Amino acid sequence: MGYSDVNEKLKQHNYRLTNQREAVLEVMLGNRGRHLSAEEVLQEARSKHPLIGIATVYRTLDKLASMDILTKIMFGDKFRYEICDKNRHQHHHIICVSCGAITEVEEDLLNRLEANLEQKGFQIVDHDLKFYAYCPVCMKQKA
Amino acid sequence: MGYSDVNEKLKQHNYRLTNQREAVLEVMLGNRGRHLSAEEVLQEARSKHPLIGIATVYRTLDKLASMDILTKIMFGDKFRYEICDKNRHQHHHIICVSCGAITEVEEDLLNRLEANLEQKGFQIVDHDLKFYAYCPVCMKQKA
DNA sequence: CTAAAATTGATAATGATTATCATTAATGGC
DNA sequence: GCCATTAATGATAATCATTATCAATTTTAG
Repeated sequence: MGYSDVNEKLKQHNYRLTNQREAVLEVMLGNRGRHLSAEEVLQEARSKHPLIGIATVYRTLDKLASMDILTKIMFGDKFRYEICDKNRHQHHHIICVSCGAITEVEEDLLNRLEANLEQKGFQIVDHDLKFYAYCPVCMKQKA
Repeated sequence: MGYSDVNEKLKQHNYRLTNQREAVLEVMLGNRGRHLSAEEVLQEARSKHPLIGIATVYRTLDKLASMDILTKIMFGDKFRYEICDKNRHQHHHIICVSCGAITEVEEDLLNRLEANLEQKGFQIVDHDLKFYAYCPVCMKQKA
């Protein structure tokens, strides 16, 4: 999802691009591949727009997620957001149970399973796969 | 996980089986295959032990989960618990986006993927797979 | 039976998210 | 540009699930 794709989506939804929203969007675009919480977005957005409030951050993140510019995922106890990349394979997450680092898994073996479920009468809308593991770094420290 | 398996586990952890804990356990054993929230457990447990408090329910559920008698899973915005069935395949969940019904998927295609990740240096501890879908019942209503 | 330890329940605290609402900013028609 | 309407914002209160606290009660071991 590049800058131009984002702009197109914003127009499609005739979305008013205020300074606050732009600040949030820049934070997200500048953190491609990372998974940010609303609080983290707030902190960084304040460097561009010092008076932005947490409510606006939540509203903006949710709105961007509803137009498929961001992905909103629950990690443990809070939601985290990242730029949505439809070109890339659907990806899953490995959460290190020791240090909390989040790694992504590109492989997607779920298509076959989903086809199976659709034959049983479900219409799959989305899926969410998380692995809990010791990451390679923490594995070394254990040894 | 039958009654005797549970009792054995309780002994292994020399777990004091108070009336309150027994009430919670009975609720869970009587709802095999369902996914109950702490609040739901409280309501039903009160029919056996009217004065039990919500804090005790949380404590008991977490303790039972820590000794692998229950499974604790985040659904949407709250935790739900169910009797853990190690004999059965690890199973995943389909959450209907329309009516909220939870169906289970027995198939487990994840072993291969996990083996792959372990070769990359991860040590997988657990995983969590959820599908969001329209269930067969809601599909009919849509048509 | 008694002292130490564990359990309980009421309730306060926490923390993320959402709702409220008055104020401010942007838009469209003129 | 100038209003009137509508949308967006920020401060803050409300919500809700979960966790922590702590005094009172119960259980256990000796």
